[in-house]
Amino acid sequence: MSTIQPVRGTHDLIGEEQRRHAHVVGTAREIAGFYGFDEWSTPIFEDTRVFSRSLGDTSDVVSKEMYSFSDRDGESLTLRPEGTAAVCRALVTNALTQSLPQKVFYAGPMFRHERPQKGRYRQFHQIGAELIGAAEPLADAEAIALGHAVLKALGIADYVTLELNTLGDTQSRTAWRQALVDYFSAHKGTLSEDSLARLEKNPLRILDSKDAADRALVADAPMMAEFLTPEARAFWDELRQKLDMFGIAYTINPSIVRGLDYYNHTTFEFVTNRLGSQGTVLAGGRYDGLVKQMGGPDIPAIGWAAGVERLAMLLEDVAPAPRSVVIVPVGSPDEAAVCQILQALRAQGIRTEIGYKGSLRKRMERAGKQNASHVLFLGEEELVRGVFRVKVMESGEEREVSRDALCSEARSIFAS
RNA sequence: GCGGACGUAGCUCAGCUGGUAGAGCGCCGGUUUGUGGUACCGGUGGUCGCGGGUUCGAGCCCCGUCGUUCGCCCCA
Repeated sequence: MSTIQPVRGTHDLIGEEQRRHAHVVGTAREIAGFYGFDEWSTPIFEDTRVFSRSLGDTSDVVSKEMYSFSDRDGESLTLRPEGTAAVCRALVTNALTQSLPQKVFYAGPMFRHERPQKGRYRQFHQIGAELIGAAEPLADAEAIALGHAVLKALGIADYVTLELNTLGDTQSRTAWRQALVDYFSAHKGTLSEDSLARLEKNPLRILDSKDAADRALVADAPMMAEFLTPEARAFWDELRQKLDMFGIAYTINPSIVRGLDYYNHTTFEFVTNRLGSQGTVLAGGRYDGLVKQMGGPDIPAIGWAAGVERLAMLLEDVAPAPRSVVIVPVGSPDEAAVCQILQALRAQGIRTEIGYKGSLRKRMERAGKQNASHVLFLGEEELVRGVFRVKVMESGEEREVSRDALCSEARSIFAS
């Protein structure tokens, strides 16, 4: 019988990989707390409309890349492809539109039916932050500062750069978009095939093209800055001031446009060159139109998300596997005494294990293999005297410790 | 969804112009149940990703398929 393989694009997190993930999520959670963000957990599947509405039904993302299925009642459900839409849904459902702003942190699995690549899986994990209900540039700066702080705490801020752009308000954006369409339409002959399609579907994305000829064209394309309304310009200026005040460095990259129409004003990406073509590590923007688009009131918001897999790959120092104190009986010590000491150590917060079988030699071998910090010998003879031998595995050094000491001050005994 | 590369033991790999699988490491056991890492001895290990085809004969050649990987598309 053949073994069953994991579903394409899914993988198991075990050992060091699990520790890397846990470290990313734990760190982000802690830093988000410093910024006053509370964690929300929303379901990993939703009514399909939560996502189709936020993304727009025409987007081929919806038809091609979502994990959608009918449940037994014929209702269309979707494994969440991202966090923002679900958070907006939860905001409305829980009537939190009445108590703004809401500062939300989330972490968990997401699902997209894509061709897997490095750091890009079908079930993957994201952390994210949403600051909902604040229209001021200070909010954008705070959200970005949080993202930066997370990367810094993970020790990867040094080789990640913040790229920043503005899409302006609706009016600015509409005018710019039209100018881009006009410009690129006049150069249809030199546009790549992909970009010709983008010209119809999403002209802004031509700015992101990797095609050499496209990039040459893009260099002379109309710039957003020329189309900013006075209000949008003021917002953009203030955002950069605030980032300066927060001490966060950035470079302006006019080609960061994000994919979807509900974005406005701020867009940003933290980018690294260490992950091949999948260089974006944490990205977000302002999405003032989204909550309304999902059937809620007109509420401004800004947020970002980051892929845990990619962050985990970038970590340089990984937490070592935890080490145990291993109890090794010698001879045939009283079993009740053995169990009692096991529990006494665990009750004091010491990671304590006991092997289940084997000769003394075998048990020592296993203790070594599992990288035990100490071995606690429970010798038949010593037990009678109320005494145990503790061996420090690294040095091999041994000493005698009384049962009373073990039961009351185990932490200091095993501190070294 | 599209294109390139790759799939031999748990891992890293070898396997000649086609003649029906090998090493190292690991794993398990042993060197008297009072001491691990070293050493020695022994053992477990593979439908060569899967299915078809060519052939007297396929790990090797051909086709398909699944998976991995690099890139494209997309990126919420």
